[in-house]
Amino acid sequence: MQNSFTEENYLKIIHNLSGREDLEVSTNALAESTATRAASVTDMLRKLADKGLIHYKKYQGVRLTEQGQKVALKVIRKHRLWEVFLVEKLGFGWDEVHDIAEELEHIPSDRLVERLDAFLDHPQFDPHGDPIPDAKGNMPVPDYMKLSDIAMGNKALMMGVLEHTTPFLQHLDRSGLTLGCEIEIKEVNEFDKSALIQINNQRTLFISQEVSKNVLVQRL
Amino acid sequence: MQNSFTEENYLKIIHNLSGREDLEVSTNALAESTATRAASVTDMLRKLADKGLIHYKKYQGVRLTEQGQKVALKVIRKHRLWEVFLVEKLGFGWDEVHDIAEELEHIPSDRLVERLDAFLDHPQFDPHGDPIPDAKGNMPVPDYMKLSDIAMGNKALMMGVLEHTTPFLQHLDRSGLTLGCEIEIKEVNEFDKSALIQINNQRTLFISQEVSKNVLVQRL
DNA sequence: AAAAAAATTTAGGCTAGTCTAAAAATGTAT
DNA sequence: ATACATTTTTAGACTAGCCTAAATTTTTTT
Ligand SMILES: [Mn+2]
Ligand SMILES: [Mn+2]
Ligand SMILES: [Mn+2]
Ligand SMILES: [Mn+2]
Repeated sequence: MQNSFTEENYLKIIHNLSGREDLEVSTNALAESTATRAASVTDMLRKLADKGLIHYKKYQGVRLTEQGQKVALKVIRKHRLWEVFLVEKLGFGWDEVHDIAEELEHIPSDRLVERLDAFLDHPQFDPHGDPIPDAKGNMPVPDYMKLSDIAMGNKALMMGVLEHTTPFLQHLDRSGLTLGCEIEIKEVNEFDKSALIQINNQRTLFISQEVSKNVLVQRL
Repeated sequence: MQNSFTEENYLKIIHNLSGREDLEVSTNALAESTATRAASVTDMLRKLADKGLIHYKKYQGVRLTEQGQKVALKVIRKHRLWEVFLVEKLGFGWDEVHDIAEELEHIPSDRLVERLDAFLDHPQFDPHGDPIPDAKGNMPVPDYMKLSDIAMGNKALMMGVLEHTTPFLQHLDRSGLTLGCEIEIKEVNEFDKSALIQINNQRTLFISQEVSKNVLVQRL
């Protein structure tokens, strides 16, 4: 049978919290991410377990089943394809599309997703640098580093972000930090890990660790 | 406050059943169109009336208020714009888009609708020939005739359809009846009102009254 | 190993939207 | 005008998804 809007959101969030290592996800973590209370999460976990979408033993945390993984990846695929559509075709900024995609990701037609994918020329990454699962649910797992983990004197390419909130993305825009830009670490301050960086061999800029911890890069 | 998915569907259906003459809509008619029972409709009508979206007095039928009309037209605008997108940009057939648009019409962002409208070059009509309300809620009311009301010997242009179901639209496709085609009534059979027509001065075709009652035309 | 703290589940309850069955209002036909 | 038929509303109940408060289990500290 069909999964509800709410069930899909739970599966997607379990997937995200579970990470590439497929860690167990706690009831409280889910309550926080879904903006509900732990008691409500427990109810939903029982339901998802009954449907065979998660492995769940009381007090033990949850993990997605094969089938739950498939559903989650499909929702993520739709979310990221719609984000590409909104940015590439409708001209939205990367800071404006998350909430809209949060709704569009639940539109159910498979034909729609596949035609949208073709219309967008089968994009590999969404506007935030996140990889887009293919129709079979395969998703490449690029292993980027956090900008905060790059040592002084090194260069790196900006490949993604860990935060998707509007204020953070707008802050990056104002700083001139966009996907693909080249960043050189000129100085790192010991006491607060703030850094002086140079972008595309041009202007230099101070950034806090708050920022550098949420920017994903590939070392050059 | 925000209107729910369900409330929006009720308002849209009331609008459609109410027609250009703004007739009262009965509880039973709504039950049929929403595929629910009359008792459920009564509950919803009380709620919509409380929100000021409909005029409702017990046992008297309903009509939209100014405000309800606005909401309904916005939903219809979104529905029809998404249908244009699906056909023009994604290559769907006109017989495949109704159900998908039925979901997309409830995505709430105003910015999204206006950007979509611009992306599509501000279309005036949807793939079924229905007019698209503008951002202010103005909708032209073209007064087409039913093909069944055109007399023998006359010619007309096909401008729209009254049925939007997949089987009906596919039947039109197979018959070569598409929006914009020229139709000449060659013969009308007295006993069952079936007709012999000629399309674009080329092939001739027999159609039942079932079909001709659901095709909208403009007399030439 | 017992006590305290934290996490989780259970119990009971709420709203939106639906249902069936019964009651009331309206409309129609003698 | 009265009776019958139809339409609509009310009454009471159900599910999904959420809540608070209390009970239980697990984890951490002493
Ligand atoms: Mn979502
Ligand atoms: Mn994204
Ligand atoms: Mn709808
Ligand atoms: Mn249409």
